[in-house]
Amino acid sequence: MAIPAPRRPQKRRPGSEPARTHDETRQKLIAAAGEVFAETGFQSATVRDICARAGANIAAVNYHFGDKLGLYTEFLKCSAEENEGPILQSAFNAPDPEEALRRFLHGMFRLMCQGGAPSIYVRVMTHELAQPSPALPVVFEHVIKPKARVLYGIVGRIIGLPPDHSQTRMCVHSIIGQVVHYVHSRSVIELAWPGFSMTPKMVERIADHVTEFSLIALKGIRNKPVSKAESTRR
Amino acid sequence: MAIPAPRRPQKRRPGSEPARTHDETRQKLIAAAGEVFAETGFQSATVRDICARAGANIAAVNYHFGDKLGLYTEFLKCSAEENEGPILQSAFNAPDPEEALRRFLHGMFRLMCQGGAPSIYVRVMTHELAQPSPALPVVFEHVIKPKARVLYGIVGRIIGLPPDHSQTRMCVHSIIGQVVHYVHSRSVIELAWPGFSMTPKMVERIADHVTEFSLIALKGIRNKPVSKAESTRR
DNA sequence: ACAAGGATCAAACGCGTGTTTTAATCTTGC
DNA sequence: GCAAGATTAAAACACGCGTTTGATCCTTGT
Repeated sequence: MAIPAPRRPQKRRPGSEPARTHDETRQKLIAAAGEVFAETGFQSATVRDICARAGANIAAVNYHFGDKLGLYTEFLKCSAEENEGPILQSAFNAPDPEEALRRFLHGMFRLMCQGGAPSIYVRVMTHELAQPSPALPVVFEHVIKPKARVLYGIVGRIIGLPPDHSQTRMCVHSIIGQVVHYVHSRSVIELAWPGFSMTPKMVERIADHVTEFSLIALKGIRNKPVSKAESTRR
Repeated sequence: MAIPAPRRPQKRRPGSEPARTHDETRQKLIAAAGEVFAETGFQSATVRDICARAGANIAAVNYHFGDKLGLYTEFLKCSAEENEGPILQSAFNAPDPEEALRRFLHGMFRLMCQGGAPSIYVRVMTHELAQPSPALPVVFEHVIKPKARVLYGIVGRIIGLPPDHSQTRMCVHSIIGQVVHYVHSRSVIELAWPGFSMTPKMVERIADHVTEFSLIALKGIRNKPVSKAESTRR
């Protein structure tokens, strides 16, 4: 049994106004959940910790969200909407694919490291990728899929191949890998790179570097003959 | 208290032959531990699960290794030695830095995906990077540091900058990021790339791609003027 | 052959977890 | 004002975890 007897809170009667005070704890719970999930991931996060930070009772999570997983998916849906939209939009409005890639990468890095530390949203995603929870399908549908689709299109246009060509896909993952690496292995990078710290200025430099590094490689690949007999594969 | 009262097993008297049967469970425990740690990481792995797979009693872990963390670090030290050496060696013997990078990357990918699935050793490392355990310093010293040092040297020679230059470091992490991504986010890649699977042939193709992608970028960066006033930075 | 002690085993301890229960409190429509 | 119902609160439940205990095997040196 995944979610045993999720006793949902009863709906308010239509027409009645929501009680500000009570709805407040719901929001506080989601916010606190974000912090805790970002620190330890879904599995290791504890309901007690979340409730303590939210200043709520232990039973509040089960009352408002059914169970721990319900709170987790609720947080994912809420934060995905407000974080994903702008990046894809600015890339979509770019005049050419090179500029689109530039905007996409800068948007990603800015999202990941706004204010010096990786944002809560990104850290939660990192944990989800490293150790998928039962909510992985939700994450994939709402955040991975749209990003992948956009990147496949941009990179395909730069190297002159269709979006679903295997070479396009490998190039996309070469780019994504660079982005993910900086937030995923941040603690190790700091160990291996004395003096490194994710200041806003450094974030911009890294974004510039990844953009340049990737664009050089993509343009080089465009002008090279496709290796072996891969042009027929997908 | 990190390790409360680690009651070490007493040494055999010198001159006595080791009992094959008894030392066998030690090895079985380490092997089973590798499997479990690879699947769920240090924190989520359970001693009961490990002992069950090893066909040993629950108390065996504490008797032979003091505690769960002792078993973990023992596995790390054992598997690091046999996995790290060959890659660095073959890169070291290469005639030029381009060939060194090629050998390094192919060695890494072959290590990561030998036999279709990521190796146990690599999967444990992935979890350790995503969610560091108290054994992180051991990992860093024995596996990260030597690899980073070698890569800094190779890349620095390719782009014509010192190993500790910030641009060298960023290029190294652009390369490492690509490698790590394929094992770290493997489940998501499979979702976003219909028909993808880590066959040995595909591993070779990916290794070829990452090598080509990176070499093009590195050579391009070498021939470009260093951006802005970064040449003085480290 | 036999005591000594290393290695194994079943059982339990103490603790932390997610969840449930039961009662008290607060808000709200009439 | 006052019951009705939504919301909180405190306590306990059932379970799984790492670890410990004490008895019991089994190997081994004498």
